[in-house]
Amino acid sequence: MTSVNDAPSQLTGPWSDHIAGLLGAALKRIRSEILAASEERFPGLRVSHYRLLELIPPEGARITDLAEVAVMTKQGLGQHVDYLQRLGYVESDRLRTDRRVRLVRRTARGDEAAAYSRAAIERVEAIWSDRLGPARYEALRETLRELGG
Amino acid sequence: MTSVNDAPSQLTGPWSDHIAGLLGAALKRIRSEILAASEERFPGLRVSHYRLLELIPPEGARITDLAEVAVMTKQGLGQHVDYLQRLGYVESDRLRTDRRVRLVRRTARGDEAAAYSRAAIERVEAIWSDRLGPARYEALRETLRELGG
DNA sequence: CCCGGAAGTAAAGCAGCCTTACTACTTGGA
DNA sequence: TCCAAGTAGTAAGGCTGCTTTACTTCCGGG
Repeated sequence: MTSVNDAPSQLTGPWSDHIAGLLGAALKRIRSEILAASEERFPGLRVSHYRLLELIPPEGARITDLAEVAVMTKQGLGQHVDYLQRLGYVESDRLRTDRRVRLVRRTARGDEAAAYSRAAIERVEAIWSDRLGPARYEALRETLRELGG
Repeated sequence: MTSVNDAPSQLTGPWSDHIAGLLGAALKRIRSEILAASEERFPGLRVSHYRLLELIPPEGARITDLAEVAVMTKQGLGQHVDYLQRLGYVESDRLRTDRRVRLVRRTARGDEAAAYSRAAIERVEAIWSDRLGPARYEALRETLRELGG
């Protein structure tokens, strides 16, 4: 669905002073907030796992669909699912109507984790909104949204 | 100099619709622009290499200092330097005054590559500035700068 | 019943880091 | 002058988070 090889690279540290650096720094702030209490509360989860957990709808989803939404290969996504299942954050069963399909669902623990990461992000948003004022913060979001479209 | 473990995770694909996703999408745009003609013009270079090349001042720099600026370990940075040296984008010599120190400099080819990536980023900035208008684009930059501070 | 395509898995590989454990070299004293 | 302590860098190995290639299993249409 998406181009080959938009993969790796960290882009974490400062990148001179262009926007790349500014955007990266903002992103890093969010990652840090999620990671802060993560290991203690949800052992084994890394940022990518929270992201995946958030992508799983309450009714569950198939690997293939999740892979498309997450913009990665089925194999890569399958690895994450296996890992999360081992740790008890998701569970999965083959569909009775089509036994090729594995329906992946969050467990209760997975729900908690998803809620946790969402809350962490909202915490950062609150801080930013407070610092800039709601109007400017909303303007930032709107601007970024336009750049994406 | 920086906290342990702000390392991995892609954060590349969409992250529901919060800012994390918006910021990530913008960053991805920049990476794509750099990568677009990269393999053809500067074989072997990936985004992280362009970033490193830009960090090297004209007079050269030591591994240790580069590592600090890039917010990574000396070993990690050293690997990049070795790689770039093998491909001819940088060169290095031990200092005569302190032979522990390896001074890393860009070659002419390395200068070209750094200029190329800078131009790619400026191209994206131009597109964005055009789409939003200069005032709003500058507001975006200013806002992001404030969030970082 | 067979064949093509879809869902998923297995194996291996690579980028981009990190940690731990060095070696080589310099510098500041006793 | 010599040595201990500290600094610059290297070596080896590990791990995440992906990828590609090559299957297997299973469904559905003819």
